[in-house]
Amino acid sequence: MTNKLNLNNLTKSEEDYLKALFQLLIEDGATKVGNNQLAEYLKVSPASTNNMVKKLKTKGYVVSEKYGKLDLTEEGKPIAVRLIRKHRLWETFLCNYLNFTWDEVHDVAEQLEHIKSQKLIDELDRFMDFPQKDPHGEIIPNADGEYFVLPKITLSSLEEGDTCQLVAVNDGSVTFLKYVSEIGLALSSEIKIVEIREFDKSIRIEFNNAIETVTKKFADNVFVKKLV
Amino acid sequence: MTNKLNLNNLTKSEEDYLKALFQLLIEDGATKVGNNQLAEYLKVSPASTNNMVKKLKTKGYVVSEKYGKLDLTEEGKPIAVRLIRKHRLWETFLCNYLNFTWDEVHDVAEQLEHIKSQKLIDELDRFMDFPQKDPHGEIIPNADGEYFVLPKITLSSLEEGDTCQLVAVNDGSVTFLKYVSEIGLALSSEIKIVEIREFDKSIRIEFNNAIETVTKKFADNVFVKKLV
DNA sequence: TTAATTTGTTAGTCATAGCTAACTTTTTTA
DNA sequence: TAAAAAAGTTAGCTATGACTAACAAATTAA
Ligand SMILES: [Mn+2]
Ligand SMILES: [Mn+2]
Ligand SMILES: [Mn+2]
Ligand SMILES: [Mn+2]
Repeated sequence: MTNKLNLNNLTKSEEDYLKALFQLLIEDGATKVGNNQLAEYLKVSPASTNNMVKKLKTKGYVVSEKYGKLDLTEEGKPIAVRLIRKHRLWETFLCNYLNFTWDEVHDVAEQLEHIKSQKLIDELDRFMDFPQKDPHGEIIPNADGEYFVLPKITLSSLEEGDTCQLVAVNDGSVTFLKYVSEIGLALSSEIKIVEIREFDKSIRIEFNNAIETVTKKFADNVFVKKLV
Repeated sequence: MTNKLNLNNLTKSEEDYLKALFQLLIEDGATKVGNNQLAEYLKVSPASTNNMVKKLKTKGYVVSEKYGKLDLTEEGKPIAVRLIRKHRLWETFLCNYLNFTWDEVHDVAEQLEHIKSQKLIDELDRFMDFPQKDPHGEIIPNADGEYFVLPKITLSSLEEGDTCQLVAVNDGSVTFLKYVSEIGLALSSEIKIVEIREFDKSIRIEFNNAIETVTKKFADNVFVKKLV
C-alpha cells in the first residue's frame, strides 16, 4: 500500500550514508547509532555527516531528535537493503564468473552497487541462478527485499576444545582476506580451538590437519557456526 | 616511452567530455570541432564546455587556441578509446547474457563505462570470448586500444536498385531502435532500394520478402555495406 | 554536583560542475 | 566592407558534498 514506486533518484553519497547507517543499526547489532559513529564508519567528518543526516531527514529516510540518536524510517530501510543486495550480487558475479578473488571484489562492488537499473540487477540474479550467499559468506537479500541477518558468532568467542565451521568473514580488509586464504582457511572449513593463551589471548586452531596460531584480532573477523 | 601508467583519476564528467570530443572528431568524421558543437552534443551550456575544456587542456588531454577548434592529444585519445571499449563491452554483455534488447543497453552502459577497474573489463572481455562487435554493429576496440572505424555508409546514400546489408545502427535513440526491430530489420539484414520518391526523399525498401517505406531521417541512421 | 570529556551542531570555506547573462572575437552575409 | 550572425569567453551565480574551527549540549568522572 505504502509501496510507492521508488524513483531511486538518490545520489551515490545519499545511498552510501543510508547503507552505512543500516549496517551499523542492523548488521553490527548496535542498539543506537550516533552522528559521530556514522562519521567514523564512513571516514568523513562529523560535520559532513550532520549535514547529510539533515538532508536525509527532510527526505524522510532518517529520523532523529536534535542531539539524539539516528534511525532509519520504513522508507529508508529498503533502500539500504537494495544496495546490500546489489553489492553482494556483484561480488558474487566477480568471483564466480570473472576470476576475481574474494579480497578483490569489495572495492569494485562499492562502485557497481550504485548503477541504477532494476533490470540489470534482477537479470544478474537470474543469470547466476539466484545465489544465496556472497563470496564472504553473507546472505544476499532477495528481490522482495527480505533481509536475513547471519548470526555473527566470532571465532574469538569460542572456548578451548570447541569445534566450529567457518561461515563468513569480514570483507572489509584486503590484507585480512589474503591472510585467511594464505593459511588455507575458506568458507566451510572446520576449525577446532586447541588452546587460548591467557597472556595475549592468541588462539591455537586446528584445521586441515594442521595447527596455526592466530591473534584475537584475527579471530574477531572470522564468523563461525559452533558444531556439537 | 611516453606511456606513463595511467592512474585513471579522471571524474565521470572529464571522461564524458573526452569521449564526446573523440566521437565528434573520429566517429562522426568532423574535420574540426568547436566548443559550442561539443556543448550541444553533451547537452550542456557552451560556458560549461568552455570551462571543462580549459581544465582538460591544463591536464594535457586537449589542445586548442583561444577562439580556435578543439583537438585531443595523444594522451587524450586512448582515454576516449578505453571508454568506448568499456561502453561496447558492457552493451554486449547486457544483450548476450542479461536479456536486454538493443534499445535498452545504451543508458546502462553509460553508467557502467565509468566503473574503474582494469581487471573488470579485461575479464568481462575474456568471459564473452573477445567479441568483435557490439549489439548495434559497432566495432569494439581491443585491449591494446586499437580503434577501427566502421565505414559509415548510410542507407540514405544509396540509389534505386542498389542492394546492401545492414551492418550497424545509430544507438542514440530508443524509439529509433525499437522501430528498426518492429519492422523486422536486424544486423545482417539484406535490403534492396526499390524506389526513392522525389517529393519527400522517402525510400521504399525490400527485405525479408516484404516492402516498407521509410523516411530519409530513418535511413540516415542505418549503416550498410553495399552489395555487388 | 561540579568539572572534564565526549558528542553533536553551526558557521564558513573549498572544489566540482552545472547554469544565465553579458561580452568579445570570428565568420558570414548583404 | 560594414553590419549581422554565430561562436567562443568571462563573470557571477547555484547545488552538492567535502573540510576545519568554534561552539553547545549531553554524558561521564572526579
Ligand atoms: Mn563487500
Ligand atoms: Mn557504496
Ligand atoms: Mn551505446
Ligand atoms: Mn558516460
